[in-house]
Amino acid sequence: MRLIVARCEVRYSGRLTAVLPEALRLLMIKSDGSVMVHADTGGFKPQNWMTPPTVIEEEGEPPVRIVVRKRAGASEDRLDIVIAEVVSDVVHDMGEAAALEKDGVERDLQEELAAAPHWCGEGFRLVRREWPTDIGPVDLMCRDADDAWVAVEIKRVATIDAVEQLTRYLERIRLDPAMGACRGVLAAQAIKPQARVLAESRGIACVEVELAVLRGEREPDLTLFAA
Amino acid sequence: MRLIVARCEVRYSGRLTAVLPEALRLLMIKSDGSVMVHADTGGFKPQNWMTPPTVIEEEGEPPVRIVVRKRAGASEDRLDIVIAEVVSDVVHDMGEAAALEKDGVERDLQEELAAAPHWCGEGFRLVRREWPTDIGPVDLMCRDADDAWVAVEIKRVATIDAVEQLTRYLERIRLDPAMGACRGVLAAQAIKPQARVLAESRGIACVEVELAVLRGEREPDLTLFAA
DNA sequence: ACTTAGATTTCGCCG
DNA sequence: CGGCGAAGTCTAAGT
Repeated sequence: MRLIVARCEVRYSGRLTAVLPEALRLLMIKSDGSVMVHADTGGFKPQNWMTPPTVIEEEGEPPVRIVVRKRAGASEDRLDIVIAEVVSDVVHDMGEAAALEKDGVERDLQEELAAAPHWCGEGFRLVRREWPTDIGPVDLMCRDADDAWVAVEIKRVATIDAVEQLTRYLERIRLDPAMGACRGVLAAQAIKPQARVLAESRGIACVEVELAVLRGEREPDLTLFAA
Repeated sequence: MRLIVARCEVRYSGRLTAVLPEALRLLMIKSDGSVMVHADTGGFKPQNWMTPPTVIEEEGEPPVRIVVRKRAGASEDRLDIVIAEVVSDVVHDMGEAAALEKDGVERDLQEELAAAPHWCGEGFRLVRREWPTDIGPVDLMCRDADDAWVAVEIKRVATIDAVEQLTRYLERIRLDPAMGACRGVLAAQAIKPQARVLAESRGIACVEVELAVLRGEREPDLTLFAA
């Protein structure tokens, strides 16, 4: 990884055009070809960047200009860095860093709900995870206490888009006469108010679940008030 | 901006939990409180991070542990960095860097189409930008050559979601008896094939536009074949 | 190669 | 401060 602190001006052209006036910034060049231009503020996001694969050209010693190119379909993405002053320019060999291990993403929520579908509705039994339709798989297909079909869509945060998605699935599923009465349930750690309104207006039930509760790490909030 | 190159292990807990095993990485600490953990690969995205506002605690000299905290609603986001070896630790004062000036985003497309709505359909005249409905504003509301209402949704890249969004708007708009026959037009720099199919199956017209053409920087491709 | 859906999405605007 | 829509979204997975 190469870290250059320099006074520079940056121009991007590609999907849009953008200009950064001359200022002191960090240029981060990773060994995979990524190039990022960071200011000292602005949080997480670089002011400008290019994702791999890239071709990097450099002029001067110390560098006075760095051009990063990328083939993107018919046109070209191009990052043009003009350097007025180099304050620091160092290279660190970092080797391979192990990947991030995450826990708590949607997939984990789906696993827990598949193992205990009663959290989605009383008496629910799992028929199949990733039930296929011709426009994509439904997260869970269950039968309820009356043996009726229920399609469950799982999100970490459910927005109006999740309701649209489940609605599309239900349209397809109900084309099968045997499943013409299939219900829908939206299960999520958090459900946005407008998503809830739209869902209920379409007869789709909403259930908020907590991963920690599903895992039995603690009792439902209900117990906080039980004493 | 502080740049630390160090062998370290990182644990995040908050919206989810995540672990990074010990390896050589770059720790970037911005003066606005942002903290990012970058590996030498993986492109644009840090392996782990925390956005401002944060509280940063540090132990040891050189540092052996850095804890970054954030209040996020009821619970706490926490980034725990345990440092085994510091290879480099430097601070650069970068002052204020000017913001990025972008051109070519959806907003720009909307401005051009508002100024020349005939690109959306023959004889179109603009009635209002950001026409309000109870579920959000429609990009453009126009009248066509026959004085009929037309709602225009503008995207840079139109996917199936754009069709759903315009469909929701049309549902609401048509509740008004005076606009019961309001048509829909999807205008975008690029329209995905599946979005086009869904749109046309719902009677929504599709128009692909080019920003450069709208600005008159060059003639439509048509002229390429006119000679 | 293209499309779809997730993300600790982040970011910005507007109420 | 919360909700919603855009993003050069990026990225991984499936087809």
